[in-house]
Amino acid sequence: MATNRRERQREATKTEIRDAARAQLTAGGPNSISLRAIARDMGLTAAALYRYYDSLDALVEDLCADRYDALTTEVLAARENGATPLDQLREACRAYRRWALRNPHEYALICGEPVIGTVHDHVESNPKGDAAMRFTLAFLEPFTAVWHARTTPPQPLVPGVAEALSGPNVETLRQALPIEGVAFFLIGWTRLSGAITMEIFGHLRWATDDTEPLFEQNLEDMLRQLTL
Amino acid sequence: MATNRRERQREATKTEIRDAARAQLTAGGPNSISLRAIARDMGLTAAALYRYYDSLDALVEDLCADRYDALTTEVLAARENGATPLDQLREACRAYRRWALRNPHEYALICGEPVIGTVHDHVESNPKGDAAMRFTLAFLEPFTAVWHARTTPPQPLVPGVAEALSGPNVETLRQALPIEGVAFFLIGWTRLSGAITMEIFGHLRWATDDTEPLFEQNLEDMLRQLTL
DNA sequence: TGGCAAAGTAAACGGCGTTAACTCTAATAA
DNA sequence: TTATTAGAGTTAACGCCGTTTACTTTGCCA
Repeated sequence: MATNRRERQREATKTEIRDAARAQLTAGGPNSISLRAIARDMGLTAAALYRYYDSLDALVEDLCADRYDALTTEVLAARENGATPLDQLREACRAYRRWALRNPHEYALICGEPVIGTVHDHVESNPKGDAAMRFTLAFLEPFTAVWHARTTPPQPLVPGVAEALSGPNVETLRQALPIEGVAFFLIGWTRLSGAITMEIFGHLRWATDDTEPLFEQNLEDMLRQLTL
Repeated sequence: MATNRRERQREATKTEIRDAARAQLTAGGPNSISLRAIARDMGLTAAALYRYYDSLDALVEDLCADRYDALTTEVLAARENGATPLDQLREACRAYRRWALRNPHEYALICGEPVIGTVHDHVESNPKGDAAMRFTLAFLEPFTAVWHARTTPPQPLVPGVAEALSGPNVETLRQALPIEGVAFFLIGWTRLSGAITMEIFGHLRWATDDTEPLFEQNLEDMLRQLTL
């Protein structure tokens, strides 16, 4: 390749920028990431960074997808620690929480406020959304195995759920699970993410300092309900 | 009172500041609240606002507590729409979600990233934390009634939960509920808040646009598990 | 070897939170 | 009633910030 060396250089610089941004994120949270500070750390001008990213927002979004993937990698690795699918699922959930506790600011970046009506035309590439989906799917395989080992039929669905879960992106789930399983999976994912988010964001600190037993209780309740 | 008139003026100005801040919050989210813009809207100088708030952060924190209380008021009102305690609890949960959907940016302010090790010495007054606790307790009364109507004994707790739930602030809960009830209440609250937060922050949009049925399913599952 | 695209710089614009020194005004104390 | 004084507000500045424009340097390729 002719341009290969050039492009490798470019990619290396981009990585250096992301690393500098990550250092600021770890130190002071998402809002304290600053282009000028990154440039200062790297020994160049703020304007130079615009050769690599269109804006601060674009850089932050890239960083967000990057961190999402780091989390996904760790969750996938934790699955190996379980002998049965149920254990794999439990270990994946615990790894998720541990990562969030270890990297609270990165978790805040991942989980915090898009909020807006950013309808995001699904045509354009959406690296953050893709990373979010990859992460969610890291739980799907063991969940599916546990689900199919259920002994009793699931509770009937509330009217409207089946119709709501018919979008193009749930196809991956529908291939692996019946509609009741898809609903359970999404609700469970909401429950897991919600529990961790509440904990990281400090919304449980008024009640207790030692939040781990409560998480374990929550997790076991969830898994018991899943296995019936 | 001699100083009464002065102080009423002062309080009125503070309210006007909060209202201006709230308008910016509604329009562009927590990060777009700006002292200079508030001053511009009110027809005075940014420096003048420092007569009323020590910093932008202090203003935002006050606004946050204020919005928390607005949410609490609405949840308390919704309880009246239920005949039985179970219905009251359901209506309270639905009102919580409706408020969040109607005021997503205000919800982001309430629920978003404190995250940091802001250990918050519990001596100093903490209006936001107090408001958060008042909100949580808005669900306690109907929950307690439903809990006491249970027919079967609760699942045994994971080891360590009882010890973790012994802080000073859980006293209010302990007076109304046995330890298993306290755990269930906190986990349920986590589950409810988590579900709403995930929905508002857009973390379910990859799966479906119509998230209401999923929430209803989640809620009914929760209430069924509570009533056994 | 000349040209050309990429990388980087300098300087400016407007916006931000915050501070310090000042004026004015209205309630209070003599 | 008048002098004092505390509070409200202004002006001007400081040092950050993201972003843009016009410029210079650098190193690859034909």
